[in-house]
Amino acid sequence: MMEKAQIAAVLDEIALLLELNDENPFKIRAYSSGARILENLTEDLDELIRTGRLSEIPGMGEALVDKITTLRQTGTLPFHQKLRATIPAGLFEVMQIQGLGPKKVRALWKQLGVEDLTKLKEVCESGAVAELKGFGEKTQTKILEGIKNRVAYAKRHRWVDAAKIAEPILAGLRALPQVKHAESAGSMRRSRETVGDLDFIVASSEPAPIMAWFVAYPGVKEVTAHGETKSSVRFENGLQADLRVVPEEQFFFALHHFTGSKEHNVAMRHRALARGLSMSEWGFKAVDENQTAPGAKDEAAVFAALGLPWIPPELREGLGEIEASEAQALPKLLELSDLKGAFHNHTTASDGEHTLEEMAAAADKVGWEYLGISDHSKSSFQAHGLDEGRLLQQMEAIAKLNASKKFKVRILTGSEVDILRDGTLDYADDLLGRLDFVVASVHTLFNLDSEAQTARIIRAIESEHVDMVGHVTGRLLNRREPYAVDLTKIIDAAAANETIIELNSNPWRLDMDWRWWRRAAEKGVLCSINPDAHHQDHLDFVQHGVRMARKGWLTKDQVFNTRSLAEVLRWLGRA
DNA sequence: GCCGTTTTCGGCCCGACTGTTTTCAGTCG
Repeated sequence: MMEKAQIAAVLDEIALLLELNDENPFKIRAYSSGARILENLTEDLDELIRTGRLSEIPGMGEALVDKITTLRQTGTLPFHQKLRATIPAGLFEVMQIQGLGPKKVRALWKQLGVEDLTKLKEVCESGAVAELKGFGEKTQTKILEGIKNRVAYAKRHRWVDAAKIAEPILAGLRALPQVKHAESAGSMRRSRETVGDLDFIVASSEPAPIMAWFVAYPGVKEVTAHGETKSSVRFENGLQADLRVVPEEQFFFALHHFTGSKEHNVAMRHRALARGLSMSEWGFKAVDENQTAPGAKDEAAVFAALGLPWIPPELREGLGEIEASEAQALPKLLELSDLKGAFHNHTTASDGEHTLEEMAAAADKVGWEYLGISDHSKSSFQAHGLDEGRLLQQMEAIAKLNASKKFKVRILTGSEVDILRDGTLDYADDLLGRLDFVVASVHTLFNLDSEAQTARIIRAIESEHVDMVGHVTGRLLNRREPYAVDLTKIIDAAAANETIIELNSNPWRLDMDWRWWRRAAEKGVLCSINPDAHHQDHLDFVQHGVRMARKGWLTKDQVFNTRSLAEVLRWLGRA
């Protein structure tokens, strides 16, 4: 028995092995695309296999369904094992080096006996690589650089970290006199939780000075490409940035193209061809040379030419957005201005950096109607969790503060109560019942197996006093994997018990992952965009939660904290 | 390997840049 993510990893590995064997590129693509489909699948895999519906998914043919079924049921695949035996395992790492693809790696392997990074370094240093046909001095030097920096180069960066670098560059580009339009594209524009590299698209008839400005930008550590219309640079932290300058009339095609995703673009091109148009970053070209092809004066026109309403970048992941657009069924996505308050915030009573009053002042500044305070419970002693006495004191302090009318915002009493090992809660029911709201979270025993972890969280969800479940998988981007938990079952339990699932907006967490929200919302589960603030400034984190909710196709109605104070109190049973 | 109101075979998205070449292959997105 193998999990979806592991099966996807095997398919990706098969694709890589096939590449090294110089196989048909389209066969390779079929395996990679199969891996992407699996990763984005939120339905129950066993169910899909049992009912035969797996093969109905476009891109899932007979061979893939067979192999996925075998992997799911036996945990291993003879085809994969056989393929693996033909290729040294060390070549996987060699393939990761910038500038090395299957052809070059194969040449290094067959002609110089390179089977891992150690040997690769050796043959580069000896000068043997430069002697190979198709290689030279520069390639050899670049490979050595690539080996040295491979960890930094391969890393994906949190969206916030990438945005910090991207924003001043974008502002700088827009300030150049030659620049007509400038936008950031790629996964940054699609609001992915992590960003691989930055893509800037600029409209101008005079690219040379823009290119010169870009490659000389402060903080650029290395210029990896410097052409007439395309340049690439790398920053100290390993983040790469690409700049493309195009004529104004092609700008919105280029912007669309480099926003991606790859899967979205493939589907768009497919659709274009069905309408007699070939589509690229340069625009449309009529397949029939006697026909003229439409241009685009904005991005909406690119979609309109294919009979589609504009699709927000966050949705362009090839997960049905084109079909929804065609059916005029795109969601009206949540916006930051829809939020009327927020739950799950900490104060100095536990591990927050600001007092109750300071947090209230910060909420007034944002203009919220309510702010839910939920400090840690007593088991989280590392975070100064509150015992029953201190919690009662805090409730009193909040009542006084609300009565004083010192702040416009209404403070709600709450707790981020620990879910204990067996799924019971860290406070007794009568105390929980006196709070305005309760967030239940796991802070211990991350290594339980999926069954135990899931059962533990579901027991908390079933408690009549728990209003929401906090950071449901515990992941920290680039730092800690999510704990093993069956989100399908969690979502079903949340739906059955009318428990809200939090979208924790701390930029390290962004948990629950955006890929699950459509399913959750379809089942009727409400989302709460929670800042999990430990500092006044952290109330701003909700912007990241909103970005993720948009990626999850959520509308205003599906998000709890878009409701007014009166509605929220009624839902919580406090009015 | 996938797919088909043009096809069950023969297509499958397209272009820039680099480094190695003397006209283009490989890589990347």
